[in-house]
Amino acid sequence: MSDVDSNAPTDDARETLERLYDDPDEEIPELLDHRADEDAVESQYPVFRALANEDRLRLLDILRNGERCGCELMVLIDAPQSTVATHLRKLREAGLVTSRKKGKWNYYRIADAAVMDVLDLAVAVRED
Amino acid sequence: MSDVDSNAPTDDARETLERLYDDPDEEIPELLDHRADEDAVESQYPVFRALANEDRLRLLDILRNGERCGCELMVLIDAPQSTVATHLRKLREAGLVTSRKKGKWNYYRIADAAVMDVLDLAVAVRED
DNA sequence: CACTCATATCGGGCTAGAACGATTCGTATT
DNA sequence: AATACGAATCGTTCTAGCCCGATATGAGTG
Repeated sequence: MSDVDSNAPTDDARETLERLYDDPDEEIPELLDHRADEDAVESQYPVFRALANEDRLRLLDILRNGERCGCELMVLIDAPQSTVATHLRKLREAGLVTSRKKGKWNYYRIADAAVMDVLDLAVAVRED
Repeated sequence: MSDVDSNAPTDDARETLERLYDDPDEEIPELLDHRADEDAVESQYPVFRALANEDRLRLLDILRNGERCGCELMVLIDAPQSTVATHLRKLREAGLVTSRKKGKWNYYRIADAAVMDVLDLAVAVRED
């Protein structure tokens, strides 16, 4: 299968577009130039996947006030140690938090101010 | 069970905090004042849950260029009609897109500029 | 160097979400 | 009113993610 074929709409979808457009032969190729930017999707997806969990949102909200160690976070969100550790790993892998080891304690903090901006904007979206 | 009891750390968690803090009797109640803001979590969660899907991120990226009808989106992300319709419903329920009916076509657009800001900031987070 | 303890990882049972064909719904169009 | 058609919903199958007890790891301490 060539690139051109793999980009072409299926036959029935094409018929629908031909009914929609005045000049299908010009407008369909023009439409196909406006597909999603895969690079953007690829960088957004891991972030939003990490944010799509209530406990992890709680952890980030707590860390806005400054760094906390794992045992404090465990108490603050009232979850078992293994659960908290897994959430923190996912947040770290997504680049949302960083950690710092001090003795046997591990302190977590928000990685970047952009993280707080994302959280605030999500609230703003709901306030339309 | 009283509110005070339900807020208290379990015994073993409390012992951990007592080893961590110099003055546990003062610092543990202080810690408990810094739990997550449930209202914030409740408004963020539906947004991020809707954003945690590659096809829905593609749809939003496409809609940045302006409104599109369902049949165009179906072609642009190369997915069956029922799949696209379900994604669009979830985006609408999360307040990320709005729709406008014209004849038998349904046109979708991004609900608010804040949505685009969220998408851009997610990219920024990854660029640390 | 054995022991403790905070944290990380593993294992597997469970549930929510994705995918998509089939059907239904609402609006032209004739 | 019968038909066509774009879109929404339903029903089922499949996958990915969550949860958490059990175990491993690794740094401090006696």
